[in-house]
Amino acid sequence: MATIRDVAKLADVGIGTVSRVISGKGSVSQKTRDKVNGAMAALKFIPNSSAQSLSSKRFNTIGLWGTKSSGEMSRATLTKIERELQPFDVSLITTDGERNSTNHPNASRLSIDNLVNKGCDGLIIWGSDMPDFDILQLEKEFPNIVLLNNKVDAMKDKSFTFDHYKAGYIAGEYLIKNGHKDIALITGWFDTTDANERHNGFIDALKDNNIFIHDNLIYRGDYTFKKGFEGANYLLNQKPSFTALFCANDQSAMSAISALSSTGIDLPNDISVLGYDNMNISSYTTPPLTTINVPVQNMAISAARKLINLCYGAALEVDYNFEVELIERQSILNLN
Amino acid sequence: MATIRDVAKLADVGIGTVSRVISGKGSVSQKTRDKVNGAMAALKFIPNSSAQSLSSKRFNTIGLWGTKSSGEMSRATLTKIERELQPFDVSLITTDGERNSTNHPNASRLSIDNLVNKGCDGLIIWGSDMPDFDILQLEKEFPNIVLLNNKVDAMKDKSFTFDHYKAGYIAGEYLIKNGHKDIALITGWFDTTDANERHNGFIDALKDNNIFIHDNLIYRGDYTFKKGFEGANYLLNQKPSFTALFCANDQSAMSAISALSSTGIDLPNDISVLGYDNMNISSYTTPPLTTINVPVQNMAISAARKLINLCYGAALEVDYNFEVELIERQSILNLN
DNA sequence: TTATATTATGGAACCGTTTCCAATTATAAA
DNA sequence: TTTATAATTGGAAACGGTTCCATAATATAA
Repeated sequence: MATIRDVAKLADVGIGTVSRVISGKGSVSQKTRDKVNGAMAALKFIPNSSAQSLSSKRFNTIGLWGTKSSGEMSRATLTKIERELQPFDVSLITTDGERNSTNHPNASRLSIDNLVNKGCDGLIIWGSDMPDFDILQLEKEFPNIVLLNNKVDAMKDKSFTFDHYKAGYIAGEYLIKNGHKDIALITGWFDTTDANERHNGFIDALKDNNIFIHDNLIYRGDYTFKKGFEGANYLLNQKPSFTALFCANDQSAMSAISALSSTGIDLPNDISVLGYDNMNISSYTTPPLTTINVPVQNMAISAARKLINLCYGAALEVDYNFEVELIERQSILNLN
Repeated sequence: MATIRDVAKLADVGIGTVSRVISGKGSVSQKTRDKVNGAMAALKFIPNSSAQSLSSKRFNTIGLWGTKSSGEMSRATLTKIERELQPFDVSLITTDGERNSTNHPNASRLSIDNLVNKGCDGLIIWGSDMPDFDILQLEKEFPNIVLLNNKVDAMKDKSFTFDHYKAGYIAGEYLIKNGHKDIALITGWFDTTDANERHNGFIDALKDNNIFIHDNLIYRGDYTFKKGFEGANYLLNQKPSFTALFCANDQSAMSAISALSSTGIDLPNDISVLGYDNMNISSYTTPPLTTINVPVQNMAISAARKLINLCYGAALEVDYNFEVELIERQSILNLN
């Protein structure tokens, strides 16, 4: 491997000069620049990234922290983020972070420290699996962080999320607009603010229209296919029957549809199903799923840009307003 | 940030000693070791990873190269790989690599070089988007590479794949066993050996039973939902009708199902659909999809292990035999 | 007790960059 | 031409580890 000194010697210049042409900072005359570039090409010189990081304290790497339960951490979204980083020659390290638990009250912070110590210039924290307090604490020590699909009030300019309450409300309203009064629910976990807000929004929309969900018709799921399937079967056996089912995400909606169909129920004529997420796949269920489109990818892009601004002093445009939208397909029957 | 010299001073030892307790190599008396550990804790010392890499030439990072079209590069599989690396304190850098094209005849090699120069100890090359020649060339310069879902004969011990021909054959056989004679096809791209082998296996299975697919009943897809949907509609309008449809992956199978159902066709009674991949979601289509389970995740695990062995001289157990399996669900009608 | 092998230790040299400062050269202004 | 200013250049020092060698301390054998 050729080093900067080899290049300097061959080009008959000083190492400082070589460094200057590599980085493009500082002034170098065109003649010298050409000589150096020639030498670099001849030697197939590639700067040693560890040495660069060591002396510049810049890693050209950013970390992404999230846990399995930020399950939408889909490949597609990661790719969006990578695309934003690429022009800056920055790469992405992902981790499968851990959440705090009674056994490991510090797990999330530790798994983050691990990532940071590995050497990254900034951090995207995906989801709300890290307590606000820990986030704030972390930010003090390591300010280059950005929150994706989470919000901390004291960090408004670093939070990229949308109005989960409103999203829930829109969902509720839509069912009512379509004349549904007997409504069932397959929820996700309630361990994040987001999940609670979405739930509250939905319930409030019904409440505002004097509709209340019967306790029997609320099934506690966990966003998985499995629970969606089980949930649908469970709800079918409950006392008050229902005409519409709202699922906390598209995955549970899809498997609920599958469960309902397989018992001979005709969708959407017998039961309407409303999803939440708008996964790629959701246009292709039977019937195609009406759902709430959640702007994760756009949020991811802006979060990445903000982080680039923070870490590398760029001035990329960043968006903070992400609108949720109801995508009408064919899984909801209009009862009116 | 505390350095190794700060620790040495506080513990009143030499820097060599500190380095020895960090790495665990070389001998250090218990008493000294305790002193040093105490000092490290007191100073919250964390070794600087760039400095470590610079002087040891070890990066503790491995790269994953794949292009979009290795589309199954799902988050779940990445997580499996990360899990294998974690115990070795190695992290994963992913790239969205580029394939060669007429405009950029060297694109794949360049995007790999980029990754390698970034500093990684080894490389997983996912999919068959890189020409064999380039792979062999690369291996000469950078031997720590491993192929996932691809095979190069001269690199048997570094190739982790399964018998795509056999997989195709099993699929064909299964349809025949169930009495299907009029068969339609939604293919994927034919730009990889794998895809061709799968296709050939399928066709050969039919041929061996004197069944031939009518040209009109072969639709060229691209593995996407979109093409699956369009393909199904296209095939429906073709002359010879068919009782079974084989799709090159589950995504196209799912959207084909959606297209067929929406025209009032009763699945599987009117038409049977066979998928390929066994995605998580495939149990939850309507009807649940019969498909071929492809052992990507196991392959990924073994590939990661092999790479760890190569890079870090470990001796993890590695598997090379990955069996394909037909998962019977309810999307195929037995005509016998 | 002495000779010998073994374990423990300190620290200089090195890894390959960036950064800074002093020195040189070119350019513009007077 | 002289002086002031700006552009260019070389290279020492620093970044924070690992490695290796010489030396010291300790253990073992004779």
